[in-house]
Amino acid sequence: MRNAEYARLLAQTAALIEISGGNVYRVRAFQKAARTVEKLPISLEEAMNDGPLTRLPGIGKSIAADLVSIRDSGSFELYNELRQSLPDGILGLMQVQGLGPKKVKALYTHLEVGDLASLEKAVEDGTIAQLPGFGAKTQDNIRREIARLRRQAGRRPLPMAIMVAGPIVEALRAVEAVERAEVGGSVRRRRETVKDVDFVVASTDPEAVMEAFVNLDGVREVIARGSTKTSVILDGEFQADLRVVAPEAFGSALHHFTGSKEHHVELRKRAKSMGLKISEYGVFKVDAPEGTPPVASRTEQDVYAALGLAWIPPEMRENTGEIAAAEADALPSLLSAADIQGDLHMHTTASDGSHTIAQMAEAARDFGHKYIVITDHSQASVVANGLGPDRLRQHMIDIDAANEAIDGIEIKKGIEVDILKDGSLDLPGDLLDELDYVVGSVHASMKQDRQTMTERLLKAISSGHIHALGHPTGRLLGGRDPFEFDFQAIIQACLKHRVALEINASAGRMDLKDEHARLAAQAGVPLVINTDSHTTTGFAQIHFGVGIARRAWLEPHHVLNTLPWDEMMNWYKGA
DNA sequence: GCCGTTTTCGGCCCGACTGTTTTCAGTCG
Repeated sequence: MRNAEYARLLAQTAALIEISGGNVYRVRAFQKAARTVEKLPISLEEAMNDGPLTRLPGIGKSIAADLVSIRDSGSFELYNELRQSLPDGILGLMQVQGLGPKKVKALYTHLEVGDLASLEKAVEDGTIAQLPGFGAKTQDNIRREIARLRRQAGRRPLPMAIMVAGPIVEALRAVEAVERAEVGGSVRRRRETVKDVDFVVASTDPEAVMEAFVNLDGVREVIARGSTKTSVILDGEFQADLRVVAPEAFGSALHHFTGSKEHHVELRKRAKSMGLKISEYGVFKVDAPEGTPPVASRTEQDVYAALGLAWIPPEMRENTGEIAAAEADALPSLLSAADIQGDLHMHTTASDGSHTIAQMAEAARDFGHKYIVITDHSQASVVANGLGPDRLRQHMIDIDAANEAIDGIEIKKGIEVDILKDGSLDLPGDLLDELDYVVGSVHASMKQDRQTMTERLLKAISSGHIHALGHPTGRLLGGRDPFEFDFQAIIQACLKHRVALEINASAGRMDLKDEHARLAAQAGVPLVINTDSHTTTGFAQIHFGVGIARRAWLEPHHVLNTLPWDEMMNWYKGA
């Protein structure tokens, strides 16, 4: 069973306990355990074999036993009891914005509303407005939210959110009353999926900012409007929250609205032990009289310094050890996009790209790259017009010619060779060895079982003919699930055979995930960050890959293509 | 339910907004 399945059961248990009115801290415990399991980079079942699960944060004796029970029977006692006492569809009600556990419970006990369909019927009948604690407005809001849920639900890929957020933050900066405006939230942390977009603004005239905000292009509907906080729905169904604070509180506000929740919970515990408390308005002494100015608030650096910590980059704020690292002054010097010297994975009109070798090379050079590798598809990718040996030979000549003709960038010969069903490569080894750089990728038969897929990848990695494993898990963001394999075994093989793992930065993939990249780097396997560009505009997507790398705590030395070409090749030679 | 160089018991982050209330509960992030 996948980790996501275990996590789902724990998270559902949390929601069911909440609805049945159980202890809120018990709820939180299940939520935290669910997060831990979800973020675990290796399979939970492997972790069980390696030792007691209680070593994982937020998992104690009781939940560890529940997880074993899930493995053995697919479920556990508490979960079964809760499911029997409540209708199946009740968890769906919690998806409706504005409905929490208390309201869901009331709907169920008084109106026998147990799923979205019956909720909708109750709304149309007008019976909801009669319930104590409910009214006409609540009923209207529920009707609107059901409709919105139907149109669009859940988290969506980061690149979509960035496209929506960028123009809005620019528009805010152009507003007269705005001194500073930044995007916060999970967009700033570069989480791979995003539910809503947060904007933080410094201004001495909040009312003017709110007025400008609700009238911006792209703002479709106002959900809530106050003097410091306004929530709207943007085109594309993203919810956006705007917070406006005084300029002297901008740092603490930006920090607050960047999150993550888990990072803040840890920081606040720490603050408490120091006699301090943290809010969006600053870090305050607990025993100071009302109205005393904060100890820190102007910048994020000030906020962290007040807690005895170095400034922590947003991408690391997930409570995965960054606070201890900041305390010990042992934070990594994270990679940035400027460190990337070349792109090792891209396509041209020879296979399924839109531009020629020369066009891609010039665009890459203008983007700032020192070298690129042209890696078109191999013959097995028929729909992508993949290259067989004869066409590849001609392609090699064309690449050399382009390299001669174009100044300011080195153009290297490569291929993205298919790793076939049985783990063999789609082109002869001696031909591959004539190339400068070979990316090996899985493009078909992705539904193989874990064991078969693992053996398939191991065979390719140990072939001696590939330099990097391309888009290692095959997932498409919001589309195709990653395929399953033994990641630890792959790491060990990459280490042994000197194969790098790719962080594929293209907006639709973002593959590897940050947890995996971090694990690989810790084991000593180098990463490469590539865009897999199919057009001249693709190179800018490197930023998405760099975001993943930063979330994985990677420094420049973890990433091969931060090196000049010759130095990079030295690693492959074992030098 | 989890956790612990102040603790194995007693804590567990903090504040804004809405809607339904006549001072606050519920929800959200």
